Amino acid sequence: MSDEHARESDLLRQRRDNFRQLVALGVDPYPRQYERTHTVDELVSAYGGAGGEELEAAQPLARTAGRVLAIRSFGKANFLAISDGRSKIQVYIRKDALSERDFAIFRLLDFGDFVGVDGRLFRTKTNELTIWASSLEFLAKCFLPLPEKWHGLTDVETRYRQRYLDLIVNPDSRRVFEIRSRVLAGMRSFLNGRGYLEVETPMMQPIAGGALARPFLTHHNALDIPLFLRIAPELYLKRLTVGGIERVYEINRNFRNEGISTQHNPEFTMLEFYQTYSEYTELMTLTEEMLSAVATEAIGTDQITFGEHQISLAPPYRRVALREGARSAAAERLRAVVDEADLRRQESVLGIAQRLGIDVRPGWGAGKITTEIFERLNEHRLIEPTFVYDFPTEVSPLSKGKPGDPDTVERFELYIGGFEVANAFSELNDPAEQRRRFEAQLAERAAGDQEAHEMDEDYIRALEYGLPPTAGEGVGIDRFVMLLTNSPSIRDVILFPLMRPRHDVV
RNA sequence: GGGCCGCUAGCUCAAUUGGCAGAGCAGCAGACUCUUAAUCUGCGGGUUGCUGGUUCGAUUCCAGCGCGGCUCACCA
Repeated sequence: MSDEHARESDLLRQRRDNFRQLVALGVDPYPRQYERTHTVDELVSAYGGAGGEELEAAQPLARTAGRVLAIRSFGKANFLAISDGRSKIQVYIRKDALSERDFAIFRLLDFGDFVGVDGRLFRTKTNELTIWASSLEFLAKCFLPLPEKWHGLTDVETRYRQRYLDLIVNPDSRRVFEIRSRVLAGMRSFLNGRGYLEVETPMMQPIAGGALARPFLTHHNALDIPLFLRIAPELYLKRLTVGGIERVYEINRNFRNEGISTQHNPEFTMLEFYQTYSEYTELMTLTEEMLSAVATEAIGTDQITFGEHQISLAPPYRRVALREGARSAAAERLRAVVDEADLRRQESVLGIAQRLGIDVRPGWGAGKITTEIFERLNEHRLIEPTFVYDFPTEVSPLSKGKPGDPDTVERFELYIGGFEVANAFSELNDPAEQRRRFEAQLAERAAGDQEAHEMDEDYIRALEYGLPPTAGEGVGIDRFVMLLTNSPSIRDVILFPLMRPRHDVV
C-alpha cells in the first residue's frame, strides 16, 4: 500500500480491529474447510414450504455457511442474514444458545464476513425460515466495506470492473449469469440430441479467416511466427466436415479488433454449427426450434420482454429477402419507384444511397451498397424475429451462390430486438469458385479494405478433397442472452467486459 | 475517433447567484428477548476524479487530462 493508504479510514481500521480481536480470542481466522449438511439454497428449497408447526415437530438440523449480508441486534436476540450467493437464510443468535467463544465471534462480525452455523430450523413470529444457531464458526474476513444493502450497487463502472461486488449485492446480476449458463447448456443439449459433435478448434490461427473483420495479432516465441486470435472458427469446422464429421459445433470466443458498444465486446461468444446434406432454409427451421426451446429451458418461456417490446420467439419467424427489404424501404423513404434491378447496378444503387443520405465508400460495389441500405433502413426496426435472406455475393465470400443468379448467395441473417443474432448460409464447396472469391477479397484488401478476407490455400486444399453439401450457422450467444435477460448492454451479460485499465484502483 | 452527459463520505444521492460540503443507509458507543430497509439516543466519517487558471473565496466558472455512460461512425 502506498502513502495515500497509510492513514486507514475508520471503516477499514474497525474491521481490522475486529479481525485482530478474533485472532486474540484464539480463533483461526482462515480455517481450511467447513462441512455443510446443506447449502443455503438447498435449505430454502427443502424447507421454504414447511410451516412453523411442521418444523417444530421435526426439529430439522442444518449446518451451512455463507456471507453475512445483514446483522440485526436486539440485545439478547440477534439475527444474521447469510447468503450462499444464490439464496439467503436468517440465523437466530441467542447468547444463551451459544458458547461464550461463539457469541464473542458473533460480536466481532462485520457485514460481509463468512460464517458457518449449526442449529435447528424454525420459523420466527414473522414466519421467516430461520436457523436457531447452536454454534457459530468464523470462516473468512471481509476487510472492505460492501455497497449498501438497499440501493445496492448501481454505478455501472464499478459493477463491470468489480463484478464480485455486483454479484454479492445485486441478485438480478446473478440471475443474468445463471440464465446465460442455462442458455449454453440448453444449446449443447439441443445439438447433442440431434447428433452434433462438440469440438474445439484453434483460437490462435496463422490466418484469421471465416469472417470479415480485423483481428488481434500475437506472436509465438518458439516458432517465431505471428498468430492471430481467431475472428471465427468457420474454416476449421468445415475442414472437420470434410473429414467426415457430418454434424459439428463449437461454442467459444471470437476476437475482433473493433469498436466497443452496447452490442459489441472485443471478445464475444459464438455458437457455430454445420450440418451436411442441407441447405440454408433447413437452418431457418432449425433455428426457430432451437431458440424457442433454449429460451423455454433458460427462462421458462419463449415469450420475452425486451425494453419496450414484447417479443415471441415461437416459430415461425418472418422472412424478408434482403434486396426486397432494401428496395421497399428505399422506395418508401424516397417516395419513388425503386426496382430491384436498380439495386443490382452500381451506378443506380449508388444514386439511391446518395439520395438516402447513406455514406458509401469508394470502391463499394452494388452488393455492398445494397446491404448497407438494408441495414441502415431496416435493422433497428426488426424487432420481431426476422430472417433476412439472399445476400449479395460481394459481401459473402464463403456462401454458396443461388442457382442462376451469380450476384446472390444462399445466406440469411436473423434479427431480433433490432440487432443481428445469427448468420447462416449454404456453404460454398466448389474449390475453384472459392479461390475466385478469395481473389476478389484480395483485390478489395489491396484497395484498402482491412476487413476483406485473406487467401487460405490450406482451406482450398481441404475443399479439393470434397466438402459435401453443407449448411452452417453462427449464433451470437451474448446477444441472445441480452434478449432473454432484457439487458440493454452486452456488458451486462459478460462477466468481465473489456474496460480501459485504471491505475488509481483503491 | 466525433458529439452529449456524468465523476461529491464505504454505497445511494443533495448542495440556491461563486460564500463554513450535507442527508439516508453503512460504521462506532449505548438501549431493546422475534427483527428483516428493525427502531430510539448520541458520535465520528471528505484531497468534491486529477492538474492548472480566474477570484478575497471554486463542488460551482474556464482550460487541459483521466475514467465511465449514452449516441454516431465501424462491426456481429
